[in-house]
Amino acid sequence: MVERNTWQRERVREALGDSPGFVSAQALHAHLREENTGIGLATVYRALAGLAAKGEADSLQSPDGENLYRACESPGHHHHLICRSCGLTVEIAATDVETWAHATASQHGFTQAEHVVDIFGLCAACTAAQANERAVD
Amino acid sequence: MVERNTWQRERVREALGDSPGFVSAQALHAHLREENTGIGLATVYRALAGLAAKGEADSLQSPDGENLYRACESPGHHHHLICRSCGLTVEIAATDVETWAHATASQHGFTQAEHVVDIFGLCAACTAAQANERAVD
DNA sequence: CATGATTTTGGGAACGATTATCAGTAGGCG
DNA sequence: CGCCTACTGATAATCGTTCCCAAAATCATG
Repeated sequence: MVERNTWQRERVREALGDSPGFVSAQALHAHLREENTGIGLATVYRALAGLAAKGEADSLQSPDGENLYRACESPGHHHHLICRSCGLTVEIAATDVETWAHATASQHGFTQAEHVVDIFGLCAACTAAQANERAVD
Repeated sequence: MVERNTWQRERVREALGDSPGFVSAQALHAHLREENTGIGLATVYRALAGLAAKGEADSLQSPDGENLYRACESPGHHHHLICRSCGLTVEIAATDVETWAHATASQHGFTQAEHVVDIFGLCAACTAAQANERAVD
């Protein structure tokens, strides 16, 4: 049961690294298909799940229920600031929040706390873009 | 286009209020079916979406992709501490986190920030239960 | 390099949650 | 009471994700 190296997994890792922000498994699959690879959707899902499990990728749920993945730059635990419009992602350290989360959890007798702390917003560029749209209306 | 009052919506609101923690739309539907009501699944979804839109209910995504709903007790914005095992939910005010979230967002030029801050863990009871299971293994 | 044991792959079927459709039903107002 | 129209509910459709399994590919070994 040794893990084998396949070009498919490499490509997924690669494609993930090329993306500036979070990408959906579907989008990644579509992208890899365009290249030339006849990579299968199931394989992409498996690869992503694997990467996420090994901590080489971050995953989160978008507000509309998709799983998004991103190559994890900072090792260890961190959070994200994500642009709702263009997907731009900023990794943010949140030591205070960590502390707060654990403290709050244990105050209420909770153990094994995992917290979900992500901020969705509009990045500067998209804010400007939206302002223009509004002006046109 | 005036909103009408139907017993279905009442029942949904009621059932939601009876639940101690977050419930999935499916679970709520199943529950209402057991009562006697021939209420439809679509109706439950619609009612929940409506309640959530009017701020009478909170909604969040469980880690496995379901939408969970809960009657909103504290008015205004707040966060949750949710037991992964039994669904027990504690509403927590998180003023500091609010401030932090907005500050962080604007530091990076983001606007219209919405943050997702929820803590999933095991409540005291479930922690104990799990400890027992472990002992049995 | 050939062989074999085993893991991976990939296409499509299966699945579960949610949304759309649409004819029929039933609030609410005159 | 009766009409107008929003609402309901059964079912189909959608969408993301996982499962299944025969075929292909990987890697260690001879």
